[in-house]
Amino acid sequence: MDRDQALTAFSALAHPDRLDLIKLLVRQGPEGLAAGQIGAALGGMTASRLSFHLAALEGARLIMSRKAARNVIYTVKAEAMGGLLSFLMHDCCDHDPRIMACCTVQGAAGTDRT
Amino acid sequence: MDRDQALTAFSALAHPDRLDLIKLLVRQGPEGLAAGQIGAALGGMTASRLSFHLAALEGARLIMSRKAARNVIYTVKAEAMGGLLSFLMHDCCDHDPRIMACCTVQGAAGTDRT
DNA sequence: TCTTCATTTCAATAACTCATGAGTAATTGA
DNA sequence: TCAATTACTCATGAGTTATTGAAATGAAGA
Repeated sequence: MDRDQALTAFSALAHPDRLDLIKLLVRQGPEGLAAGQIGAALGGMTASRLSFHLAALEGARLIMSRKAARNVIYTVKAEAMGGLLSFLMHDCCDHDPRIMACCTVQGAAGTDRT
Repeated sequence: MDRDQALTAFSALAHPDRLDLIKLLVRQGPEGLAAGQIGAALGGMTASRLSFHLAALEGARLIMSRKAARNVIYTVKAEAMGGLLSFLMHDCCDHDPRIMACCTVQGAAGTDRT
């Protein structure tokens, strides 16, 4: 993930609806979810608004879509989300141990309280 | 870090100048850097523009400032950056292994090619 | 006190983002 | 082919963010 992509991704994530979209789609995994179901899951936002935000996320390459019959199924791009995390940790935060300490991922100990 | 704070942080990072600012300040560590030096390091952007972007980052609580003589010293808040990473990994990406695989931090191997 | 330097605030303008509603396109089943 | 369903695109207007130069603030030293 390069700088411009990361900027677009940050911009895409900086909206409550889109953050909810990502969270929802991450939980759906590779199966994904149809636009209509997404709209229903998010409390019935208008179709155009949903479409607008999905387009923003797809433009940022954080999600992708495929057609299935008359539905459009959206899935999160795991490697893009991972790439963004990677950019933030390596490119941006320069592996700074003071920063990395806050987000111990691996088998590590107990500071994992969010 | 809660959702609103994360949203503000994403928004703050979604600008090239501010991303450069964060990168610069991370590399400075706890010592920080005076506003004037920051401006010089970033190729002489106008003072008001710099001040605007620093204020955005400070408003997002990603950096903080202290006065020293006639200078204002800015430092990155390591726990805020860590909190953002943590939010992204845990809250937002739900520890999804497909995502976490992309950002192996520790001694790990080579998929780190963006 | 007066001057100088570092930084912020202000006002004006330009550019962008978001929500909404209307309209379009593709698919399905009768 | 027709009507219904699903989802997308477009145009508009309101609101927000970004940029600039000039003016204001506040500390330090002569």
